[in-house]
Amino acid sequence: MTHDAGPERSRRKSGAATIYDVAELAGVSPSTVSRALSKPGRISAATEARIRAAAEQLSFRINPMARALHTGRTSTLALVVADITNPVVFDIVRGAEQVATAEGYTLVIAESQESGATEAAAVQRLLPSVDGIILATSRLEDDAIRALAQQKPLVLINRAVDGVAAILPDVETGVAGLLELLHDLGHRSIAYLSGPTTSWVSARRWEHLLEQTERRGMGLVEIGPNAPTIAGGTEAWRRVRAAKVTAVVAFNDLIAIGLMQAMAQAGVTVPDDMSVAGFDDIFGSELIVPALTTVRSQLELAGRRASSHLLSRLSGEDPTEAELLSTELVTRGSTGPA
Amino acid sequence: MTHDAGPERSRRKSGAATIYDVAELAGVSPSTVSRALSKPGRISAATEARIRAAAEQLSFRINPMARALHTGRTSTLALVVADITNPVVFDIVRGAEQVATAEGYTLVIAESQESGATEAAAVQRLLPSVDGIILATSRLEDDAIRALAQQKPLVLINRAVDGVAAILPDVETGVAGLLELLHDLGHRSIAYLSGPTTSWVSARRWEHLLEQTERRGMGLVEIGPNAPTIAGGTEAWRRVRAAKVTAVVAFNDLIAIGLMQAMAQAGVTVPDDMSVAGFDDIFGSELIVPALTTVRSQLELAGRRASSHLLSRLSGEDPTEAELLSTELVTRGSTGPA
DNA sequence: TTGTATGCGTTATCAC
DNA sequence: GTGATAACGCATACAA
Repeated sequence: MTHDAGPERSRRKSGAATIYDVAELAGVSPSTVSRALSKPGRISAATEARIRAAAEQLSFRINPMARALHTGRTSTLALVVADITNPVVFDIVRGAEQVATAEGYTLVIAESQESGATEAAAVQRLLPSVDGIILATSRLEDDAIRALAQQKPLVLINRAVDGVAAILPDVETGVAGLLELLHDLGHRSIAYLSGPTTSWVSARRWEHLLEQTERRGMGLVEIGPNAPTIAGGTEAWRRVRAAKVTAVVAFNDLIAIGLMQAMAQAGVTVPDDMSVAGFDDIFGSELIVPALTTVRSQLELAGRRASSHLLSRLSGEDPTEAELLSTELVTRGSTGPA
Repeated sequence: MTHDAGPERSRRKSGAATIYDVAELAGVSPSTVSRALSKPGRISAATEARIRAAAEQLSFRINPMARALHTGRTSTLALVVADITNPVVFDIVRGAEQVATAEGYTLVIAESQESGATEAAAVQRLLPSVDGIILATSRLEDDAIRALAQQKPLVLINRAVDGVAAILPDVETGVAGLLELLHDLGHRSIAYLSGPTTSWVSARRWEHLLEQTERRGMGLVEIGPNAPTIAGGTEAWRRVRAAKVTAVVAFNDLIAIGLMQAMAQAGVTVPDDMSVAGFDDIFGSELIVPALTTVRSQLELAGRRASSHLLSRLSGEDPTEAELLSTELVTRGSTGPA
């Protein structure tokens, strides 16, 4: 009778198997199944084996939502980026995704399209369903970020906010190396093509540029803000030409490439007529002619570290709040004697 | 008393507000709150307003896990790609993300690293927590894909499997245009640098290449398989040189670029000594010198269509199973007279 | 070691 | 139109 009447709680519809199904097949209670699957070892080896076999047979997959509802943990990390098609973020995404996946976490991704409002909306939408948040090149205000950081573990990439964990590039040494190069090449008058006003990194680069040029007795002008895109660089050309400088440092490689395209169009030769350098060393920077001198950041590593940071906090550790990633000057053909 | 004793079920800990909190504040029952928030209109305007005000005041956010547990719908889409850093997938990701977000869905992303096993694992992990799946350039076997498609709404990008929905590039016209160009330039002997053996698109391109060259009386050899990367192209150079052809068509732009780098290294001039063409028109293809002739695919559109397809199926519609996206020949400097 | 009972926050079914 | 109540699948406190 009892084994013929069928399961009291068999799976109806086409739904997936639950721990109840597994429990029945293994001849144990659901809670035992739960234990066997979540904390192995705290159960007799024999029954655990039976349960695993049953789970396998029913191709049981734990329901993440049900688990999350109870535990409050979703095993999901959110990554919010300004612009998915910006080569800079590819590597960040990859690094973050790899570490997350390796640790059994899922990465959800959202794009703010360089807009603080869009970013805020995305974060609000994701907030309830993730365990932690990575904000890459955030366009949010400091206060907004601090408020978020109080609700969930949060880590910034390329942005520093007091009291909030961050993975940052070592801007200073990168800028120093670049300026030493330009100085040695005889450049005494430089233009900086800045990024968006909301870009923390752009502001830092500017500050260090200012400091270094001062120390070396070089002239420096800021031209911007510019959209951090190829178009942004192209559009800046007229102002660059008017500035009468011998070298241009762009906020990023995209802007540098756009500028070089406009210069080529105008018959200006790089680096003979003017030197150009960028930041990031994106895919494409060594493809362009002349190849672009740039300060390479460790983007994939930044993504990895961001995920790692969150994961260690989620497991109760207390990782260092700020992490500085070294940068490296990559000298190529776009810089030459003044 | 009753309004002083405090809520029977106030939110403990730091947890977010629930519909119970809102219900209490608005003086209604939880089920009324649920109705007011999920299906507006089916409730008296006055109480709905009160509820909305209360929800606002408590900054109530619905708990997606709790909802999902009951409804079985997660409002999440999964996108699995072979290689996140491949420029081809950037646009796919962006398109898919934008449509998903616009419709209130979240996009989770996973990388298979060109491995069928990794891809299978990723899909299995994501399966229980998403409403639909996008497989971009899948490395899975046909049967595995069909099996998945039976469990959840699934759509393929750049891959065709009988009975499974797919967004595909119109390979034929792209290849035809490219071969017409090469033929007109006098090329009669062509090499195809194929992609991975598991690439459906590579196989299709080869087939159409074969058909078209036959029709035009041109010679064609296949060199491959090659990794769909710059390194893959570079490594293929020796075999290309040995093949004594006047033009090379690469499976994708990455391979074409790698090949051109190796050729430059070897002192071979493009297009004078040999013409080169690719597929995809990725970022970087117009940066390289000479700029790459290529067949452009509408990648972002493919991503958009994939999300749209899934969303319409999820809302009960029955969209067309296969969608063909037109391709466009972009003629640049890497192709010239034989 | 294993089973029982309960709750996580929401939606849906059924009354009123 | 609105309010009880059960149920979604899992994890845990407690009991055995």
